[in-house]
Amino acid sequence: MTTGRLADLVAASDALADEPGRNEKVRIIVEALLAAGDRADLAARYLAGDPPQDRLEVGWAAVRDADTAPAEDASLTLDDVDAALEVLATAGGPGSRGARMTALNGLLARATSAEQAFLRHLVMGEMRHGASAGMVAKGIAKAADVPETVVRRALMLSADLGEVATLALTGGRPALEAVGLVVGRGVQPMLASTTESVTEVVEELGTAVVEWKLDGARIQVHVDGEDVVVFTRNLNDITSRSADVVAAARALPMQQAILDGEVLAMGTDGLPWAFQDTMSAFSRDEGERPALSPFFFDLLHVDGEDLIDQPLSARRQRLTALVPDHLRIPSVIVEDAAAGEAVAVESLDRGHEGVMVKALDAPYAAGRRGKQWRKVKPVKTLDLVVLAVEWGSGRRQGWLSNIHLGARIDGPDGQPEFVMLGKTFKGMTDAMLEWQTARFLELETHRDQRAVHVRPEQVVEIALDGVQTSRRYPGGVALRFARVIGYRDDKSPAEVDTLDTVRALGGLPPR
DNA sequence: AGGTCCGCGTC
DNA sequence: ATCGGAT
DNA sequence: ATCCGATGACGCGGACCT
Repeated sequence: MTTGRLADLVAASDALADEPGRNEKVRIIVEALLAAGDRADLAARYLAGDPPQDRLEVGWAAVRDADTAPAEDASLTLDDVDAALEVLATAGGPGSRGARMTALNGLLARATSAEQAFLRHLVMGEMRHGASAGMVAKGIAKAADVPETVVRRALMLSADLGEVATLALTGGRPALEAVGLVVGRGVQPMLASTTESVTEVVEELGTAVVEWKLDGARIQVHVDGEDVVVFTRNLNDITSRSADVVAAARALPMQQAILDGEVLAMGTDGLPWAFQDTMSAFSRDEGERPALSPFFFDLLHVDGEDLIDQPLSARRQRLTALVPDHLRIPSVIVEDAAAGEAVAVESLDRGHEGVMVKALDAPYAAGRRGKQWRKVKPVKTLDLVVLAVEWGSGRRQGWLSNIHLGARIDGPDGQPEFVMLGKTFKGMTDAMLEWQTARFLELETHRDQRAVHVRPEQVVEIALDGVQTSRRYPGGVALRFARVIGYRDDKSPAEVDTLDTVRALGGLPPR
């Protein structure tokens, strides 16, 4: 077996970028995997923009500052790249920034200019060649001549694209089918799609589980006797920062389990902390860290028995039998919309984010964002004014894209002034991008490196999930998940929402 | 000792 | 995280 | 139905700068 050459993978990446068709992209990936020799695992992970090293600690600034003349000839192998990334990942302590720059420059010096471009994307973790883990999974299936469903299943359970690539190409279908649920190894968590109303989903499903949606961090907890491992949604191992969760899990009355849940900080008043405060506690090292409370809502395995293929109704029963009420997220089986809406009202009254609505008969579809689970959160709207706009990149190149949003403060002379609350690029169709590019160039006052600044005249209606306190923005608040609903040509800037209105949305006093 | 920038990870 | 576009 | 890319806000720890 030979080790793959970087140049071949780079050629595949360039071909992917040029090729819009998904079938053809998969074909390119198949060739790249087969050309990678015994490092198909690296080829798969690199194409997906996800090298195996934990944290490279190299980002946009390091890539910007790296400046090395390219090599004339291609010589790098995938193993060479892997070794260099290992150096990046293991550098630490004083002087590590310099060591990392040296290693990065050293790698780039051995790369041709095409390879340099590829490596810059790779270390940033974003290939942007129009194919990622999903396409690579299809490619693995095709390269190994195995049904895609078999690859998907192995991928859900092992969550390691490189391992699955190797298994598929060396062991074929039997090797993939041998991948099972293992207590202690992360499983891709099941995801939810978004819906506007509980009623709509309950009417569609007939019978549904409606469950409070808590605003914390997703956790997957693996229990094996005294051994407990805690993973986040992205399967990062946070066991060492999860003493509270570990303690709660150890006290459960079984030997082995895989639990799905959410962790957050709860106040003594029974209300959940603001998300950013939960995250502060969650991210802090041991010491004066506030307590975090786990709440579970699903059970994937218990004492040797896999439950992921069983319907939610069965998993829910097993969970209820195992986990005491105070460690479970409240949920109700409803048969009609009104009962579902009542659960949502109660959840919001208790300070939570909204509800999840789930199909009772659905198995645990690891890694999928299906219609079996929907999240429902209330949407707020504001009328704001555009203060500046940033040029887009990628498919938005040439368009003014990311808009800076302002709320109104009435100045001492009665003239409105505006304070920035955040930015958004979401919710814009291509037609809107086209329109706003022309519109904001008309309103331009000046520009800097980042943005085109405009006269504050264009009103925009914004949807958001809520507000959060901000140290960055001058009004002391920022918008959470802001997206454009549409431009309001019927409103003048003097009519946009005031800073105090926005602050009140977050329960903050006027200022 | 304190402040800033960066990278990363949560949503 | 959310959203729109493309396949 | 899926997949992808464009980019949002926050907070933390660590390296580096003053």
